[in-house]
Amino acid sequence: MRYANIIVNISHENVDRPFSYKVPPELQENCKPGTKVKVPFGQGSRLIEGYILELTDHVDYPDEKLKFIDSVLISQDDSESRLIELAWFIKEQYGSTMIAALKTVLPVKKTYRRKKKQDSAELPPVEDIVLNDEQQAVYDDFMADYDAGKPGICLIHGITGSGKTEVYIEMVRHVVETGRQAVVLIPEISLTYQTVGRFRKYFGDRVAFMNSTLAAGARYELCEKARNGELDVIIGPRSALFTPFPHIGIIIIDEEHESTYKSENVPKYHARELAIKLAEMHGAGLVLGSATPSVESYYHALKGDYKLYKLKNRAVGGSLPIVHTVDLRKELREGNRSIFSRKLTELLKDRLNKGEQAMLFLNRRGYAGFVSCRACGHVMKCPHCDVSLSEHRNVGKLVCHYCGYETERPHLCPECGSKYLLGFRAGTEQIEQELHKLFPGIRTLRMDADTTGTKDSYEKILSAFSKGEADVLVGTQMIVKGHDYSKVTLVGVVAADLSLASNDYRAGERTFQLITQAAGRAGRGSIPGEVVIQSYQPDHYSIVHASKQDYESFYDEEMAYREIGGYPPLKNVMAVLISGKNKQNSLLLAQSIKSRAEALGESTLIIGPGKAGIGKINDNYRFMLYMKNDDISELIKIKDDIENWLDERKTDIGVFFDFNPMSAY
DNA sequence: AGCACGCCGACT
DNA sequence: GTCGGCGTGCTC
Repeated sequence: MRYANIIVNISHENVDRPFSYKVPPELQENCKPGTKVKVPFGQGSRLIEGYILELTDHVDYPDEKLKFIDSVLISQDDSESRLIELAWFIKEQYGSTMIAALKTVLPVKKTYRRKKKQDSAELPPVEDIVLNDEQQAVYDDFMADYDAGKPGICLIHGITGSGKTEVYIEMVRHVVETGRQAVVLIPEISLTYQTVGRFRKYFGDRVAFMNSTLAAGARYELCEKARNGELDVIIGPRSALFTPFPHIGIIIIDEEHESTYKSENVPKYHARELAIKLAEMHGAGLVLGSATPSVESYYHALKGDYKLYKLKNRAVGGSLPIVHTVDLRKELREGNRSIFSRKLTELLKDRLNKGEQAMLFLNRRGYAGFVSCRACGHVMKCPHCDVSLSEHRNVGKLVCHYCGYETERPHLCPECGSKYLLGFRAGTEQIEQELHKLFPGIRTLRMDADTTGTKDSYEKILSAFSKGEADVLVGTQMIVKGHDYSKVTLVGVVAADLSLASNDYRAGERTFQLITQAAGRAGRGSIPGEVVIQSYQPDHYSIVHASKQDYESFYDEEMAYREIGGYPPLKNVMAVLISGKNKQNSLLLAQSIKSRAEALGESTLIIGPGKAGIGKINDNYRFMLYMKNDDISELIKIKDDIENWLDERKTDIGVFFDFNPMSAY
């Protein structure tokens, strides 16, 4: 008799373990690891869904109590057993239940097969890619390891326009020639069709693009093709990692620093971490690429865990932009109270006269109503956490969303005594209005969350701009990605410190990335570009180093900060969100959780409870705890203990966990 | 999570 | 006397 160990589709700790079932002889053919089945469960033997983890010949359980598998829902091939191993890793690394991990990893339900639409990807013999010396050196070194049968992990730190995509394509081409498959991850933004198009040119219908909007049926079809060897390359967002390829040879993560690689839903896995595991399982190489690598990846590269390659020159020609940093405090002192500095105004005027284009960029992300001095640039910060305090206007207080520290909002700057201690307020709309006031007749386009509501509005705005239908594009961080605009010769970062003052530890890193990427938009054509960075803290290391495009110096200072604060990659952080209708009870529960965690060991540093950045959502009050430890398994242990304890108490207050969060709560 | 078994209050 | 409350415990 064959037996199957099955995880049932019930997301609860008590049943998050394998249950053994007998495999009926007639279903034996179809039962493999990863197979979705229906099994009788519980006293009433009600039929529920589950996944087969493994098959065995023997079980340690009284035979008469064993039930038979009822039916097979989706039968799988052997490649799924590797995905099950990946699911175990997710369960352990992110503390999720096995069933939740399986659901993220295994393909969706089967639907009706649509008529095969022949892909019109003809191959118009394409010209060979000629790598320059820098690119070739990267390729040679990495592929030598691959050919020697010991593929490794590398980080390609290549400036904007250094031609990382060409290197990827050549690497993938080689891997495909050896009969293995490639997974190419791109951040989840629609702007990446360019990359897809380029891969299409070389791999024709042997490459598929996975999209988050892809219907379940189409997604299943892709999985089938991958399994059957009809595909060599998959390009897609983080979930493309779960394509059931028989033998992956290389995984590429482009723009590896992007926060979209971390899942917002449970299990909150990071694609980079899963890719490392998956590459190890397949004996595949892993390539991380970015112009502004994440601090985590660079740390591992310097430690020698990854090989570090640098691409320092623009492959496509065009020179690096000239960067001007403007001190907005000085502007104010000299009587300019507009949101545009004199330098930016002057350059905008110049571009309008010449008929060239400009982009104005407002990095609002992570913005949390901070208070800063317009005269000296001083930002009101928490004395305990070194993050900026958020202004709560209605009560006239400044609050730390990490530890709960509160203080009266001062009226004068504690540093210089100026009365210009103000909460920062600026929107893309105001910038647009200001432009029209300053330059009557100017043609502007605006791109932010408001104007990109509909599906293709994103592409529409960008293509309108690239066709020259506007002089200036005003937008939030979404404008800094992708497209090359040869006519853009001026980029203005309106308030560089905006993202700096967000209340989480990644603020410095994010600011550096955004400014560097924005600056990279200028002057990619034949005309050299200029960049104006406006800031109230032009001496902040993120801004100083971004303006010089100096990643290494930024990294050194950022790591010093991470070391003092005890943040990743040096320590692991577990964010605990406690959210409930009753404010007092929620806070009390947060405090109990803290004392429980404290009792579990002294190696964990616990901060909070403090009010969350967004203190109330849907009438639910939100409090945060942050727990830090060198060892992530200690944090998972605390999480498991708290979950069991909460289960006994049957509270209706929600408690949510996030490891090494990418943004503030 | 669901569902059954189990031991105490107010009902035809 | 019994119908039903939901506390406790198990599910291959």
